[in-house]
Amino acid sequence: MSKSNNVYKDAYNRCLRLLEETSNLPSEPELGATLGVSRTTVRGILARMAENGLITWDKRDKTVLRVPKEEDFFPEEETDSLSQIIERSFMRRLLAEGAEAGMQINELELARDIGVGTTSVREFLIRFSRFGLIEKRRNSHWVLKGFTRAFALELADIREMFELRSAAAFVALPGDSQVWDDLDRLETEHRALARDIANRYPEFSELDERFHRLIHSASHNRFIVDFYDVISMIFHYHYQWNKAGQRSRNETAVAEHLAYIAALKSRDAAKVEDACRRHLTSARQTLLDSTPEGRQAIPAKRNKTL
Amino acid sequence: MSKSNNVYKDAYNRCLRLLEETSNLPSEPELGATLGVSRTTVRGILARMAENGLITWDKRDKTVLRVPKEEDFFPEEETDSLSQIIERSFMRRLLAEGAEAGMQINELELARDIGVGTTSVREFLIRFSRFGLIEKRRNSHWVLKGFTRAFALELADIREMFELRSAAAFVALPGDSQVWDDLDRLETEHRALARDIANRYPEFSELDERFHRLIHSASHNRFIVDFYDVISMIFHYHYQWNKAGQRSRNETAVAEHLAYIAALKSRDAAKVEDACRRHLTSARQTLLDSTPEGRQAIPAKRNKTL
DNA sequence: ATAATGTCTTTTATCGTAAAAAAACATTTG
DNA sequence: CAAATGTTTTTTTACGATAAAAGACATTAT
Repeated sequence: MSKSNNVYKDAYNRCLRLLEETSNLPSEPELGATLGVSRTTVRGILARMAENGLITWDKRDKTVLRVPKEEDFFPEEETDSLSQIIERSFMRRLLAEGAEAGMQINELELARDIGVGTTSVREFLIRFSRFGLIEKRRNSHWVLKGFTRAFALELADIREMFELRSAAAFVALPGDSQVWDDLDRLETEHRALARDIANRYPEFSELDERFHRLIHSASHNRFIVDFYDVISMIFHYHYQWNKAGQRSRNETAVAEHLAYIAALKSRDAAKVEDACRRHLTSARQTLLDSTPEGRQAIPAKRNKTL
Repeated sequence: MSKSNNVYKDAYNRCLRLLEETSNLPSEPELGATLGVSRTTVRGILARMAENGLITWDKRDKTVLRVPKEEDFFPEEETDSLSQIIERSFMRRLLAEGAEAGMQINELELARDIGVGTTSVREFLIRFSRFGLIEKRRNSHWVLKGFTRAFALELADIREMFELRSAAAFVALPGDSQVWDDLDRLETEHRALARDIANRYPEFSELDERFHRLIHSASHNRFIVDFYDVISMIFHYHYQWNKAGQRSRNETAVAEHLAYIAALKSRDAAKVEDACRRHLTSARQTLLDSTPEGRQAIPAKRNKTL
């Protein structure tokens, strides 16, 4: 079972959706571009679609015969990449009770538990190590440093440093820059979400990420941009498994974002700094609340540094 | 040729040095602790030493018979770990002429050229990717982003942000903290080096790293501390393969460090910031000079931000 | 003659496996 | 009986092999 064909299956599912919208599929290279896969995979998809009576396929002609049914799709769990599977499984352990700092991580055991080869687990751990939650002992095991209060504070500090700098760079961008349009669009989305927050609050997470990534992109610094991956990862799993108070948290955050956006549009550096700091302070508290040691006030000093 | 025994060979060589100083080797666990290897490896070493007539070994008794000769040592190149070999080889290509941004990196080709398995190369590239010089295309090749002027500037910006913050945290540490002793010791070493700079300037590189790591440690932030790995990596290879003007560069840097140390000891935040900025500005210029597009003045704005 | 399709080659992703090294357990010694 | 040695088991490190996926080359159709 050398390698799963999840790329093919996932692309196949996404391609099924395209059938609902057209009566003729485009050329192989074009399809490949839209689906983000190679022509080899595209041809595999087309072959199966023809076989299952979804299309007729003869050279350039790819005519849609029928709309896909539920049973035409591959099951969702077969479309995940191996690294996603490992990541989810690992994060579940990490954020579960009993994941104490100092614990050892055993590659072989992890691999056996998840049912994958050790190589994939190793590669995942190496990639994951840049998040600062685990550490390698040379020629030996990994050590879990834990999702602790200290981690949350260190993360929040860097985030604040980076985002304040990015926000300052943002307002310095010329008026005809693309970012202002992007910001307008995000503002509209925020307002729409705010109007129906009671039902749509779970959508905030994704909007939040897009908003902050836009701001960070203004820094034009790869280390700042890349650092958002750490934040994103932590928040992603955090939101997924810790739903307590989620609605009110998101409601507050949307309001803070709108104030932040208004400040950015005013291009007043002082206002921006204030709005940014305000939002990041409450984000920091949210994160702290979710740590095992959490629910303590923020030491006043921390916010004043920089 | 599943796995090389470089850990054993390296530890063996280091253990030979111990023979020069004592007539009796300590217990197996103690030896393991000093050499940083497991008892399994220690016993392997002892067995070979006994076999080669360097010691007699009977249970607790490990008597030294003779001082090691040149030919007792394993050749140096056999003591390098695979990842070191790959790293060196990769960095040579990276910093050589013709390593243009946008180039593709081929795992298989790299592995064949270096003469190692693909897994090791993959793992190296994943680890290396956090330095921001390469990027992965999903299910496909890596892309070289290049050691460009942009890279150097982005690196220097973050370094400045982090070091200014660390230096500020440093002077806020209580007077009885260990760091002041460490700083005193570093100062002494700097003075000694300065006195004989003409001969000893190549030793600066290592001192430089220890000094900056001490300052960064005061931040108590793992992301700041870890970021120094990026700087360290770049400077390490940079110094190794770009010796032009090295002596004068190091001479300047030593002087800047001494001023910086004096500022830290004064505990005057303004003086510290000034000395720190001054040093980092010249370090930035050194780095810029070494990029292919280098040798241009620093844009004035850059230093004023933050 | 450009862009698509058809075919073949190369590279990546992943596993099983084996040696090196670490770690755990059992036994002896001071 | 605590710490060292002797022995066995487990884990890490690394390779070669193989299916999936990408990419390159050859051919055909508009």
